[in-house]
Amino acid sequence: MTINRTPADWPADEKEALAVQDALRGRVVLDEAGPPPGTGLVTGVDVAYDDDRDLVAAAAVVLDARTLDVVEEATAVGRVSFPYVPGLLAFRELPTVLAALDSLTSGPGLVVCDGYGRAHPRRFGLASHLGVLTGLPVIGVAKNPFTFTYEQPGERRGASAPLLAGEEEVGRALRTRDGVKPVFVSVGHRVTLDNACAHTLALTPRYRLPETTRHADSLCRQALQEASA
DNA sequence: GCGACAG
DNA sequence: ATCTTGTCGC
Repeated sequence: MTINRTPADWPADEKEALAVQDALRGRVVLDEAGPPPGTGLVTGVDVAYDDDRDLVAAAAVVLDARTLDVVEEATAVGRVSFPYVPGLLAFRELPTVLAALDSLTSGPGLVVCDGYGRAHPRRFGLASHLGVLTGLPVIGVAKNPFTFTYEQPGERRGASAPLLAGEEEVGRALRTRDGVKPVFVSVGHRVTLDNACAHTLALTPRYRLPETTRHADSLCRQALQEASA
């Protein structure tokens, strides 16, 4: 585990945060397919908060993409560096996530985060931002459609429908379990949308949410508990 | 202007 | 995100 501090150059308010997104948005790479599903490593990242104690805990859990066995875990604890503002989630989550990723000994491979990448008001969500800062292939798998619209995909696992910002497909509503609410997949960095969906299906043999997310979620909550006590 | 709004 | 246990069902 590591203790992190908010970077000195981190934006202090919403206006600065918007300027950062504007400056970095052009660095997103969208024309690489990304690693093939089921091979190499896949890393899930997630964050938990204790706003009262001003604490944030992040976890990074590395899985073998073929077996979905846990290969390595890392956590980091820090101070909350930004309020929750829809569209600016990255500034709240990334400092601690980056600290957790830094303390991994293995390369993360593909990174899966909670939330969005291209499906974002300025096409630069959490997953895009993490990708640009690390250079790693990143995808976003969210539990809610945010402000976007979609038609219900077919009832069977694997069915999908475009996630739309007006006419533009910014992601996909993907059914990972028969008859269960879809998840919302979008591209972060260096992965195509088709491949991001294939990865998401490879990571959901049993539950609605990816194994990466499930592991990271429980680990960051645990780290937060231990940090409070 | 008001409401909605990833985590 | 977070407040929060057991319980019904496949």
